[in-house]
Amino acid sequence: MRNRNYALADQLLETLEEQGHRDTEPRRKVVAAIARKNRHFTAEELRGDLPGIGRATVYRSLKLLVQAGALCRVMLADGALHYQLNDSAHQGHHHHLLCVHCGESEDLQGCDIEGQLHSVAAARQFQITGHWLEVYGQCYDCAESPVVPA
Amino acid sequence: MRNRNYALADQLLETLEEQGHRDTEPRRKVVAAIARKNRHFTAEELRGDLPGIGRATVYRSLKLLVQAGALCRVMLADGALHYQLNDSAHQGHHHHLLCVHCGESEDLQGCDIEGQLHSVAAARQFQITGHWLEVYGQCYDCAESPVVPA
DNA sequence: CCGGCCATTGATACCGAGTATCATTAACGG
DNA sequence: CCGTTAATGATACTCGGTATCAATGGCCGG
Repeated sequence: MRNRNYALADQLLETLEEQGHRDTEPRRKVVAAIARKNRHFTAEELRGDLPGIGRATVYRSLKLLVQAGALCRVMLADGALHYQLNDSAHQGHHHHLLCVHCGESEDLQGCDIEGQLHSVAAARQFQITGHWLEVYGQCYDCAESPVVPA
Repeated sequence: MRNRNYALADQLLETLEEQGHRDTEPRRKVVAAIARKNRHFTAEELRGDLPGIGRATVYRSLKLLVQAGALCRVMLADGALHYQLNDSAHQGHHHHLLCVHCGESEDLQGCDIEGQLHSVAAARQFQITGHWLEVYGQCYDCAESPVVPA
């Protein structure tokens, strides 16, 4: 775990260096904090984990990592924007199945939405260049054992 | 045109009254300004059209109209949230084809995304309750006559 | 190993899109 | 016409993010 996180942090840092960004102390701390997250998180949550680091630095790092494809932005059902690590298998374009109960998200590939959109759009001579999709619902675990209110 | 806008404004007001909301002067001005828009707009743009009206009132009216289904929220490719009048034919759930050049948006129904999502999700025992989709691209007009940079 | 260039930092202020509060006002039903 | 109650608008606050800019410190070339 520790090791995996260290490795992940190093990998993130390396990704940034490949894009021509410097290896700085604050940046190391930011990626280390991100590597420790096992769920999507908000910018402010992350900032809470990094008391010594300036607000702007945290936001700048997030932006760089999103641009580099290492993080993706996830829109929750309530409109809150979260960030989530892309595991290396899902770096490309993909969507999320977001559980509105436990907050877990599963990656969704193998979904032919693009093809379908293109055919619908072709009929209107509209050229699709991109799209944004989030899917909300209940994951298996939450459907099986719903949270009993106190 | 004038007439259509007046009629539209009245219709919006009526929708609000049906929901049990009062017919007030500020509210009339807000819906009139919305009826004058022929494109999606931001809350602040709308507020710019309504100098005498309080900020909170504008936002409250927007919220009520979204709840009533008369307006929908549209997420642009750059992440900006806009509001758009639902014409009466498209009150229900639908998506948008957004032109990133001219900003026009076409409504998109007749698209079987739900069905497809359900089958993909069923394989993972995930119960879908909702989704959010925006499609970005170039409309016919913009593809035909691209804006020539100076 | 050192010096300098320039990316980066962090403090601060600002912005956009809302929401909370609350005293005042005005709609509308009886 | 009057009382109830919804609505208003001023103000302050939140949250997520960007602009500015002087100070710092990585890193590259000599």
